[in-house]
Parts: sequence; structure tokens; C-alpha cells
Amino acid sequence: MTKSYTEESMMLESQTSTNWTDKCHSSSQDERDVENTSVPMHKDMEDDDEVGLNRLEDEDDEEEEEEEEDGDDTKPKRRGPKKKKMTKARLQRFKLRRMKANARERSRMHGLNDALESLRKIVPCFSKTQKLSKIETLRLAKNYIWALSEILRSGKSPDLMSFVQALCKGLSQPTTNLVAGCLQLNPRTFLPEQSQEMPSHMQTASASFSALPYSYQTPGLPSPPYGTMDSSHIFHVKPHAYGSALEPFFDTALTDCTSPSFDGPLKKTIRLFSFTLCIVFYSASTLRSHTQVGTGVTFFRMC
DNA sequence: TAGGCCATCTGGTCCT
DNA sequence: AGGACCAGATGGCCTA
Repeated sequence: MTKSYTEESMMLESQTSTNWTDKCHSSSQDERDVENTSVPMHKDMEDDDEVGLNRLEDEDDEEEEEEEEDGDDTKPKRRGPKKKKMTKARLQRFKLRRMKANARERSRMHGLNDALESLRKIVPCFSKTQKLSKIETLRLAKNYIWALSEILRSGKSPDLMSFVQALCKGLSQPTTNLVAGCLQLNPRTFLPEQSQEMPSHMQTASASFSALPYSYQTPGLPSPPYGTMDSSHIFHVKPHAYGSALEPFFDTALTDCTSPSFDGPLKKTIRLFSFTLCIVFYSASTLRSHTQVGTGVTFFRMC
């Protein structure tokens, strides 16, 4: 059970005059954190309303077990380990621990974002001006991997239109427009839901992709229609299709990626990044080496 | 102005 | 014990 910021800040603000939200969102870096005296209520403190920061200021640094001296018979005696008073020294240690944890978390998230940025550069439709959101980047990457895998599996070069259709499955309208823009296409010409009068030649061309098991569910997600896609098919590619050099890699990687945890929404995404980058790079280079992929190569050059 | 996206802080859990 | 990872909460920024 976690305490919300609001709860904590309210508790704190009743004890101190500092504003917790200021500290929280003042692009707080470590130096500033050191100076700031406002910290959220720690577990050790949260139940003892009478132990406020003001009171703590007056305590010495000596650590001592809290005595159950309140003499309030109405309160049941607390079980478990005795709480320790939040002495100045303990408060300092707690602050330091939190600061270090925050710094690590920031660093971790920056690493995650760096990896995401790398992915943005690899997937089709890289734009410095209009950055894909995280979720759209992952979706596009997933579609991209699937499309490339399908090319490798079938050995045929797909029509550019159907390739882009595959790329844009489940993406939001703005992202679809972006992809279309990157390819200098009109999104109306390839969006399935908008192409009911699709010319027959396009229907034929897209058959190689659209006939594949590419199922969607839309479990009550808000608009834009973020459909979830069964990711398992992406990795149901036999390792030998990629050459023997990568077999050991795929033996493990594919197994991992088809595990249930991989189907989680955005959880554990960082663990997928290295694999995602690897397979995209490899698929792209393999396609280039096959040379006869027609519009596919054109597509890569454009991107 | 509402909604989407994001960065950050936080406490819990698991692992080494 | 400390670090990594995770998910919830929060507020800022931006855009339609």
C-alpha cells in the first residue's frame, strides 16, 4: 500500500512550511535535493503524527528505541518491531538514501529513453521534428519486425502499399499520417478502414500481407484506437530462416520473447530493446543482401 | 480546456 | 544492505 504524494505532502505541510510539490517538480537534481529539507513521510514516521519534523529538529542524534510511553489504553499495543524515532541522523540517512535512489531511477529512465531513441532511428519514419511517442515507437517497431520477418519467410518482395499497411496496423492516426508522410503516400490510399473502394490491383498487392494471421483486439481502449496485436507470430520464425550464425541467439531470444511476459503492455520494455534493435538491424541487412526485394529496398533507402 | 505524453518521485518487491 | 525493476501518483507542457 503506497501513499500518494498528496497525502504525504499534506502531512508534511502540516508539519513544515516547505512545499513538497516545489521540490518534487523543480527539475530537482541532486544538488538541489541536498539543500531541500522537505521529504515525504517515511514509513517509520507516517503513523506517528505527533512526531513531526519540528519536533525532530529538537532531538539529538542519538538513536534510541521508541518507548511505548503514551499510556493511551484505548489504543491497542502495536505488535512487531518497535519503531524508531526519526532522529536527525536517521532523517539525514533517509534523505540520502532517497536521493541516491532517485538519481538511480532518473539514470535508469534516461537509459530507457536512450534505447527508445535508438529504436526511433531504426524504425521507418524517423523524424527529428515530429518525434514518435514511446508507445507508437514500440508499436511501429513491432509491426516493422513482423513485416520484415514476413518478407524473409515468404521470400517475396511485398508491394510497398501492403508493406506500409502492415507497418501502420494499430497505429494512431497521427502516426499513420507520419509514416505516410515519410513515404510520400496519402494515408487514405492504404488505410484498410478507409479503402473500401480500394482498386483491385491494390487488393491483390496487399493480399500477401493482409491474408496473414494478423489479429487484433481492441479491449475497450480509449481513442485513438490502440489495438493490441498478438505478438507471438512475430517470433514464430524458424531460426534457420536467419542463417546458422544466429541460431544460438534465436534459440534463447525467441524462447524468451514468446514467454507470457513479453505480451505485457509496456512492461519490461527495456529488456526487449536490445533484441528489437538486433532483429531489426539483422532483418534490414539480410534484406539488403538479398538485393531482389524490389520496393522493399526502395523503402529502406527512403527511410 | 481536455486529453495525451512525459519526467520525476516514491514505496514495494525481488535479487545479489 | 543496497541496487534494479516496477507501477502508481503527480504536475508540467503541448496540441487539437
